[in-house]
Amino acid sequence: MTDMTCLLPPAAPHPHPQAAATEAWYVPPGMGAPAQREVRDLFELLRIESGSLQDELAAHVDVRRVRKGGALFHEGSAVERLHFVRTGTFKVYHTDADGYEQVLGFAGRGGVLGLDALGLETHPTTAIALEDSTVLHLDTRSLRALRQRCPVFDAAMERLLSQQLTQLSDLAELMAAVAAEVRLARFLIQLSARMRRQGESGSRLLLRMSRRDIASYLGVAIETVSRSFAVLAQDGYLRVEKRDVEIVDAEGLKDCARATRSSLDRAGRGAARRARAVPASMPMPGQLFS
Amino acid sequence: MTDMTCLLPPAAPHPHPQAAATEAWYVPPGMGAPAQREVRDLFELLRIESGSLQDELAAHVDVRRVRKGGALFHEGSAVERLHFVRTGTFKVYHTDADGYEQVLGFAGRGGVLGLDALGLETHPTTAIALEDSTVLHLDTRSLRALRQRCPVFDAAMERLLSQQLTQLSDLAELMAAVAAEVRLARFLIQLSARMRRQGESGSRLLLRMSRRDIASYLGVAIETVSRSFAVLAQDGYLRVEKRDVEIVDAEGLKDCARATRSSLDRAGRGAARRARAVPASMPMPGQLFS
DNA sequence: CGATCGTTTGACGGTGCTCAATCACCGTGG
DNA sequence: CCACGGTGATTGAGCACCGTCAAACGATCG
Repeated sequence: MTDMTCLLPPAAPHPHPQAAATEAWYVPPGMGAPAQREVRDLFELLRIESGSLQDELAAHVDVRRVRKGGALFHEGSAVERLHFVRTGTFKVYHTDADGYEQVLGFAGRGGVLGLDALGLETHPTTAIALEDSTVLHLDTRSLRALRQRCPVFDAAMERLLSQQLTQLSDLAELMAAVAAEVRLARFLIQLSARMRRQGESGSRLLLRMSRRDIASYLGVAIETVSRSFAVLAQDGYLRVEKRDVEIVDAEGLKDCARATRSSLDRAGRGAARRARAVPASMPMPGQLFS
Repeated sequence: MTDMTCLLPPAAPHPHPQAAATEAWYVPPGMGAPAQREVRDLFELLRIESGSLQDELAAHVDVRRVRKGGALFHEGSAVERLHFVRTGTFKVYHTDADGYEQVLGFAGRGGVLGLDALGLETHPTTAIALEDSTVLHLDTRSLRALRQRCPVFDAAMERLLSQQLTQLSDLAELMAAVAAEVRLARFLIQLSARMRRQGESGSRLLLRMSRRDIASYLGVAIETVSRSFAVLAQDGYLRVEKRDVEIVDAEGLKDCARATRSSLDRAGRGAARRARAVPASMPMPGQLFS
């Protein structure tokens, strides 16, 4: 119930564009100790300047590929490793008593999966690949050993931990918004911010998750997500075409995201926000004033 | 934005029942190295069997008292220590751009405050005492040193971390519920569960937080909280008198908490749930049919 | 080309937010 | 002892928003 790190990997080339089937994991043949390249990647993900522990890590880190629809781990399964997303995207969700699937976050390149299970024996969440992905993993014993031995690695883990915490509270903040469009706006801003953190522009979002996943994440109905996209597009904040979203007016979107229960009444900003193109039939729905 | 550990301290005797003023912190005179008692307390909180590092900890841990309404730390302030709640209750909240106060959790005895800030330089949240409280704190350098030197302490920290993560996802799960009564039911169950974890019965809840705080935590309007309490009481699940809440029918409450978007329509459980003791006067307000 | 899935759009009804008034409970000061 | 605000909690009335049901559309895959 925790992992939600990055987001859509910018526009990473799919390793297996032809494979769309949704079977379980797929471990490529002849995979064991990772190449130099992967380890260097990990350093970049952890924002550690490639230092002395290069070989140290290489001995412990393993690479795994997961096909679209495959699981990294299931809720209830034993905790054995920590996963770092190298390419691809995952959704993390929790299934509650009556089978409802609550999405708790999305993880893209640089994201960590399994942190929430560290103190536990079994995973409290399930992680599913939204596209063909590759992860680096580290078994928990090695993790402990590395943290013990290498302070800079330990510090990186600490950063990751507080990132996780921050992102979960982002979710709380998101759910706190009353209006559905506001929730969606905040979601898109989160995504954009994480893309920029990964060095991308952040204005062009290629959503890897379905509307259903977004709806679960936002805590609204799937149709409401669709309608909210339409509204934000009509307002001129976005250009939406299925899962290809472009943020046209980032400032406006931020204004929209700022709207809260109390701000709706306080100022007339809500009215300004609502200034959208109307079907030319209604008796002026209020976009003139303000 | 993270801390939300325990909850209401069972019914702990107030250290300063006469002091109701809400000024800032209050450091009692002549407080420095804590007494044996406090350190033993900390061990209990961390669920570490009192071992060899007793003296070790005593050298680093400090005690502080906070008056009702006082702050342990403010959003934006520098991160210097980790706080363990020994007595009392805190609310942790994040203030967003337009000043709206989003409560992210409550911490009671055994709770940890400041974990979310570990990897950061400044606190992302504010922690306010809901009653006169005492905390044990540990500066971050000592924390690191202790973790490095003492594996059992490190393991305890890991447990705490994943607890934090779990509790934040509890919040997400809570917000995911559509119906306000369901949110409230889940909230009360969380509270009850944490009380039982502290060795209390869990059926009698003395809420330390205001309706406003609950409303913010649940992401609903304050009036809705009030109405939801009334509904749950009418249903025979609770006995409510202001902040004194007794869970009468724990099983029924759990049933209510299980209700989700999809379960309302799927089965007729919703109808069963709604079978409440009605005042024998009303013509049956629409909840008879599912 | 038909089937399934994901997405969009429309219509309708209910839940909860807003605005208000009222009440209970304080601590204060007359 | 009792008015006096102040705060917190409750309750009522009205209305907008969103969840549900339904249908149509497009895309992908067999």
